[in-house]
Amino acid sequence: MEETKPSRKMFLEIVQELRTLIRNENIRTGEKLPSERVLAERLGAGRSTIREALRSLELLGLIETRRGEGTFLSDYRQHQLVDVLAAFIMQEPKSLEDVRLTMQIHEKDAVQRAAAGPEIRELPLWDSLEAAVSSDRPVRREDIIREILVAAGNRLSLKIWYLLNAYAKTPYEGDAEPPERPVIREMILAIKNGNSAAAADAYTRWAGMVHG
Amino acid sequence: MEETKPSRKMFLEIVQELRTLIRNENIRTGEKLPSERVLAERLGAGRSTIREALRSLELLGLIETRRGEGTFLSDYRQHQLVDVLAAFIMQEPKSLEDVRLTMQIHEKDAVQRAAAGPEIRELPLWDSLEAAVSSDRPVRREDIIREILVAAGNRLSLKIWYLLNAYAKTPYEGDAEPPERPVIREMILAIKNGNSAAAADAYTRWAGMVHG
DNA sequence: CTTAATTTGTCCGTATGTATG
DNA sequence: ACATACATACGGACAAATTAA
Repeated sequence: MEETKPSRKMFLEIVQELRTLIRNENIRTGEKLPSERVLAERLGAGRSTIREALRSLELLGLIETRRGEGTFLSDYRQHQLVDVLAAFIMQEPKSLEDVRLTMQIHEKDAVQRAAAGPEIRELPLWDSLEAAVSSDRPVRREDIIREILVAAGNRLSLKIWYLLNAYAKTPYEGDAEPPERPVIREMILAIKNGNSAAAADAYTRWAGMVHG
Repeated sequence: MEETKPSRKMFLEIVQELRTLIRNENIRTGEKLPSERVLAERLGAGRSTIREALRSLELLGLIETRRGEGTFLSDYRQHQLVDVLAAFIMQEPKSLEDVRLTMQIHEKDAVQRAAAGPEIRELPLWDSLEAAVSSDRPVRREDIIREILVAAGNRLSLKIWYLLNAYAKTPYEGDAEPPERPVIREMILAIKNGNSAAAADAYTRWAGMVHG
């Protein structure tokens, strides 16, 4: 009989142990993980099993492996999973609708939160955003929203939004069209004035313009 | 020279080829895929490489493997990817405050959404919830919130909330104390009346009572 | 009930391409 | 140029679980 795991699949255990290892060793994004052979010895598993776990995380875009160099903790924004998941899942309209709605939940909250606090709504960011949408230069919708989420300061919410955006990758592609610009400008002004309700209202109308 | 692409990683090619194989063979959810050895021969790769691709898809929840039986195409509608991704998101210097705030984002949206749609706010659920908080019996805060999230109908949002709630531990543990009950009742009544703003306001006050 | 065949689970050995010093 | 370290990929071997004869 073995010493520990009567429970699960080995490679899932490895995935879990890799997570705790990354946390304990305090490995940051871009830094290197131990080699496969070292991991095999430390975690008490064969190289094949280690590789299966590593490949799974690679497909998710959580790590990046470079031949001859090693395995590196990747930036979660690397949406390699999108192509794969899109092929398998994207036919499901219900799921996509949930993703879209959930993105809007976080976006709307960020808009409201930005207007609520003086330390956020007095940032110079809003002046530059207003200037951008008031100009004739093309402005990407995604950039505007991301800036607002960053300014709002909830990093967890920002990360969730990143993942959902990579997953859906249609809602806010492209530039803000001329008809949208007055609404966006209204939203920014409401934030600067600290009118949270008006900002949320303008955001809702904008979101309604982008996707029916 | 090879027939296709010597450039990309083999196991990613296998993932791609598995997708076309599933489509061509018209394999439905729950049905069985060819065995690993058969796949290795048909796709011209070693069994280890086939397994790496299969495990990746398994971690994504796209397939399910049962020892001694085989590999089966699973129901991909479950957002299992959120579990894995969330586990890795959380590894960072996570401020518990962000977790708490992000939970409230989803909760508040569910409350507003419930009040917005007639098909939701007319559910018998609200009557039973109102009766529960009006009685003297203990009512768990967590149960109330979960019911509202379920009623709101965004399954992805619910899933994210589950994860955050499990991670934050103790945000809404325990029963709704007597001082909270009038506010909760006010929130429920606002939902039933379709007053989205009042419902959101009552929720905010309730959340402020629970954690300072 | 026993036996055999099939399939996944796991590990090992080997060869090769690639990057670093 | 050479040696080292690492990922890449293949194939073999055996264990464990399931199914069917």
